[in-house]
Amino acid sequence: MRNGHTSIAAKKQVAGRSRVTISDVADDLGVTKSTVSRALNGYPDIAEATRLRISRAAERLGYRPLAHAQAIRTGRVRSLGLVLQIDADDGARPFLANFIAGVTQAASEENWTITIATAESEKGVRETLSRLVDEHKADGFILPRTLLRDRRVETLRAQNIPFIMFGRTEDPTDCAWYDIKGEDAMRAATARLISLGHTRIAHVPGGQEYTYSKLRIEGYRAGLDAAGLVFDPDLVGAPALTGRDGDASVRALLSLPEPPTAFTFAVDRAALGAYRTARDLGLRIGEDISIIAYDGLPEGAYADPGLTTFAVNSRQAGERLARLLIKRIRGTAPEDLRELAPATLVERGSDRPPRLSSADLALRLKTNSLI
Amino acid sequence: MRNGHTSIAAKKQVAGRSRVTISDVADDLGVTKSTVSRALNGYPDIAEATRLRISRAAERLGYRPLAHAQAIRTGRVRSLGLVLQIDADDGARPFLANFIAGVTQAASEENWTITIATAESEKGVRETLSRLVDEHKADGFILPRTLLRDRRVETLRAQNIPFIMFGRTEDPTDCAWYDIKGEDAMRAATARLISLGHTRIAHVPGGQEYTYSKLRIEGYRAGLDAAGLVFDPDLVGAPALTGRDGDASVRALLSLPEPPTAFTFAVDRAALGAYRTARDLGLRIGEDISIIAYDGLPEGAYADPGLTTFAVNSRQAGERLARLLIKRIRGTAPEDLRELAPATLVERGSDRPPRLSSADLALRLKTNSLI
DNA sequence: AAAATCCTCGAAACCGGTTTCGGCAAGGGA
DNA sequence: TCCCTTGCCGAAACCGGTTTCGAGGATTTT
Repeated sequence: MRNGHTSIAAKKQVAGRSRVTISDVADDLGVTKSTVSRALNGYPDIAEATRLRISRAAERLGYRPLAHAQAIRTGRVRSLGLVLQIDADDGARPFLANFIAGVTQAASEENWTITIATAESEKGVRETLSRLVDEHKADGFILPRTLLRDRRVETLRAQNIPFIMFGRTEDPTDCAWYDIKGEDAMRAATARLISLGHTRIAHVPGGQEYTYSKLRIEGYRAGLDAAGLVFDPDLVGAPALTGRDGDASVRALLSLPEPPTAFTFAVDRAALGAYRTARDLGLRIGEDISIIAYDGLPEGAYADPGLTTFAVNSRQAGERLARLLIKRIRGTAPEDLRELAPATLVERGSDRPPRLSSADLALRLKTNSLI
Repeated sequence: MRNGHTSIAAKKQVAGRSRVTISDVADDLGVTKSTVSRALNGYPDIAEATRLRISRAAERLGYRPLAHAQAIRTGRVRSLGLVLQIDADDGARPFLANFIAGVTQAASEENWTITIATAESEKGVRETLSRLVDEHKADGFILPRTLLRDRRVETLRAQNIPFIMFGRTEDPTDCAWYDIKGEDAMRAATARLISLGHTRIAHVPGGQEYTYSKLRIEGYRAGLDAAGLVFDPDLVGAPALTGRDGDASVRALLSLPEPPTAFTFAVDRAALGAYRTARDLGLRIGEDISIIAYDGLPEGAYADPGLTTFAVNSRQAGERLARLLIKRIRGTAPEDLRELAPATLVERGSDRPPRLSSADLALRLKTNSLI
């Protein structure tokens, strides 16, 4: 009997024709599909014996519920949304692969998937986000690169759509987040340079609109404070996210009357720009000037000398973000979904004790420029 | 009258309560939802005037059909699948962001989305692929990094699931693809080194199981043939995908009795390993030995001297792949969906005329090793 | 022993769409 | 004028699930 029924389902599958549906499972056992559905979804009004028979049959027949068929009734598509902003100069994101790997790993353990979209501008991101929301392509969203005042957050919050931020924001109301303690990293970087003997230490911040940028400046400042050094606003350079801007920012800082002998950078890419500055000005990194940055880009290992930096574990970040978001979607309050993780120091060769004092460095620069 | 109806729909929306459905549109106009559906989907049995009224009303009410609700009847979820293999040593894929940007751009122009998953092994990729197929999370798949004999292809082909390869494969039956002409690039690289005056030119291939690897070796060989140089199997090094392996492969080649003065690499990462070799052996790249690679990684620009390489436009690749796959899903025959694009040379400093002959280089290496 | 309660499951409605089928009215041909 | 098309749309079934409701039998309570 059971075999007779089974062969029908089997035939369906072999024919490549339509899939095994919930009705096939129901027919195979002689129950109704409503019973199968409730059994598989853990409703309490199904006898344990029945539940067992059903789940075994489902397994045997290879039944897989169709997420989008479930979604039409439940409103859940079991998918996490991720909208990336990819500008021309920022296309290279080496961590992205790891980040995505983390997200998808966590997601697929719960049998969720992730829906990705991209846009080129901030406005484009919001529009894309709206489209995904309208078409309900995802049950919730991961928001990377959060701004101090983030309009994505405002939109989603207003529509009551679950989301989690990778980063923090100014107004944390109803926000869940995961973030790396960039402020701690910058404090540690500054402390480290001080312990190496530097006293004129600059900071090249990231984009002002980003929350992390503000936090990292605060960390830098905290590092100075802890050592009793006074914070000099002149030593906070122009914001830089790219090599080109980093180069410019460093040049400006070096042309101060009392130039810094060490630099902290909010982002690696800006720090890599300093290598060009150094080459052009005849300085040697790790000797004439020291630098410590943040991100952990692989490029940093290829620079000469290698870039000392605080690396973030993007894979772990993706994983945690996915898990937190799923919890959020399932109803946990956002206040209970906030996590911070540390960045880890990768020591390479770009930070060493100063060979020149600030004054000597200034002199040296003047001399070099005359050649 | 119309306003009366409209306000009901509007109220639904304002309340944040359920969305605007096809029935709302139908009610607003006093027609049935079947008419609305057919009007919006271009069925021929709807009067032009009616179609216009309906599409205007849909627009006005902000109606967006739910892709997953449509899917349950049509079997199309309007999503492209992408399963990435992310191994530990290969996590850094700088092109990934651009690639994804290309895919999503093309996809969203047609109002499709992309569903991404990752796995860590070849087997894991196939399992993940199966899961996505079983749950019908995507209507078709993009297969990156194709192998000469690719089991993903065999599976999908057998189940008659639309797919497109990024790369080619041994048995092209029923396969659509987009690929970069790596063979042409390697031929050009070899020809370029020959025209600079090199005569002992090595090639460090990629993973043997990959199709591109075989093609690039062929290109290298074609470059030699074109100049009348004989192909020496000893000058094809050990396969290398990472810096470490590239380093080892180059060392072995340099220890030949007649070492090569120039190297072509199937992949940039292996070529970057040669910088370490050179440093260790006291050689100067671009002077004592020349190298040309392939991929266009941004790291290459930070190496000293910069790595000359053939760059692939990953964004364009993603875009084309998405468009071709959508066509495939809509029914175009795979034979009509095959495209090749060229890689473009990025000239930096790693390839120059030889300063030493092969014999002199051998001598020099022996001397250096004695120090 | 009768009544109330509990456990378990079937029946049917429902989710938001698509698609088939048939009917009605207008138009064309004989 | 009558019949046959044709054009256009409504009615209803359908897709693959979930969820509500209620009925029947078994158990427990009184």
